[in-house]
Amino acid sequence: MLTSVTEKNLPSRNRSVQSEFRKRQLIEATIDCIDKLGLSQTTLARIAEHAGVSQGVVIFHFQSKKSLFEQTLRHLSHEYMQCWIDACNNAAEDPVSRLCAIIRSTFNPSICSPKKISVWYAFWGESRSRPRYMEICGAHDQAFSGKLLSLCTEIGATSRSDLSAQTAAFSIEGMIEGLWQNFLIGAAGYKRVQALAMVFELLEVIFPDKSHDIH
Amino acid sequence: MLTSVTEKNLPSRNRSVQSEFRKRQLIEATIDCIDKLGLSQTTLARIAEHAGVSQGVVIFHFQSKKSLFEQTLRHLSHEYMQCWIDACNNAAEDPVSRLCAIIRSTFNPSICSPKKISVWYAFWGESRSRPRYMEICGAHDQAFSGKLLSLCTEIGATSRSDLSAQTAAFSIEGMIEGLWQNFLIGAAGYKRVQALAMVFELLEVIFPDKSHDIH
DNA sequence: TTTAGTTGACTAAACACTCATTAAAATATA
DNA sequence: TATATTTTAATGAGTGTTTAGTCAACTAAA
Repeated sequence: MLTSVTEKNLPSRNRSVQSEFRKRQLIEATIDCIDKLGLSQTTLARIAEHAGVSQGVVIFHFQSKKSLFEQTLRHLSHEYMQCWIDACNNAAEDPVSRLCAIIRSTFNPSICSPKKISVWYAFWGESRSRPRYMEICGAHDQAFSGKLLSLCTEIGATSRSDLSAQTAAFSIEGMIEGLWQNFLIGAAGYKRVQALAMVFELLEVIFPDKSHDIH
Repeated sequence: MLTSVTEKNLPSRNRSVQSEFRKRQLIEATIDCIDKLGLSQTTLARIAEHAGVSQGVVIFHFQSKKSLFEQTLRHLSHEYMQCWIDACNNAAEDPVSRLCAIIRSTFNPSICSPKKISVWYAFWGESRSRPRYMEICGAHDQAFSGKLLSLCTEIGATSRSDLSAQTAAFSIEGMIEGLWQNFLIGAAGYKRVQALAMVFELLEVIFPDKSHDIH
């Protein structure tokens, strides 16, 4: 009886694979719970229930609620970072293509969904009281800002842009964040395409002589 | 003994003034607690302790924790709205002056402090699970976006801007939000001036022939 | 046989909210 | 004006519930 449940839920009889799978499953349940209930109503019992396992498993794999939350944030942060780094590496080598690829990646459904954004905001809202949260996403944030700035600097060097590279980078990053926030309110899926189009429209104004390269 | 405490804390012996003062004091204590402890660690006991009153007073004035939190968010929302509406009304009548005044107001220390931003994020992070939160700041948000859009439309009509009014408005709003988020990480006060300068720099690129009016 | 993983009942602490009680301001009465 | 009564504000100990984390017992992989 219990065996059948285990066989249904777990993809493998291999111990380390099993363990990784459970951890991931619990992190995803945590994300779902924070989205649906908010950080303050997210309890270990509810996470366990949502994942379809007993309460004890959560503590067994993560030792404490604090640690589970930190690893959940780390997961989100890593997922986001991986997404834009991959996009950048897969793009053509010129800075305009890379910048466009990165921007496009930030509107990828796996990153930019109301659920994920809601969880990001929840963690940001507690980051002042939990410096660890700040540390975890601070590193990612710096890497992202730094990449945008270096690309804008590169593009600016061969462009007649009226904007400093710093301001250009901040404008782009800011607009992405602003559009993200809108996803928290508005729902519809087609909005992602609209949002992307608006960032590209801004990009054409920032780097007017590169407008034919923006795609 | 108790009399002296009462006389120290309350500004008036008038009942309705007294009551309003307490409510405001408790809302401010709530903001401080959410900032310092996060939403999930903010309890009625801690709010009361921070305000220097007993736990019972909080329930007496607000009936429930839920209601206290909603009124706290309403207070923040109202304060923000009042700030940009006043700025707009006090500015010269032309749309460029008004847009600049509104932008400047969003970097007002009373609005744009790490404490306030931290609390905003905390509420946004729970807004999906509490539709009431969404309602409370949704109305404000729409008013703000709407005002930016109408000003950008007005300016665009007499300007050779390459950007649609919608995208211009989103760019400005997005950049403000992005810079706000940076205040959560970075601390220094001088950054507010820098941030403002960057938005104005963007504004000059969006409306190039209005650049001499931007101040 | 040992070890990793899982269970669910259990515990101590923390929680939102109640309530009997007191103090003082507002109002009614003499 | 002086005094009695009602209403509003505040207290803090108490209540039932919820919570994170423990633990002894059990299952299955190594």
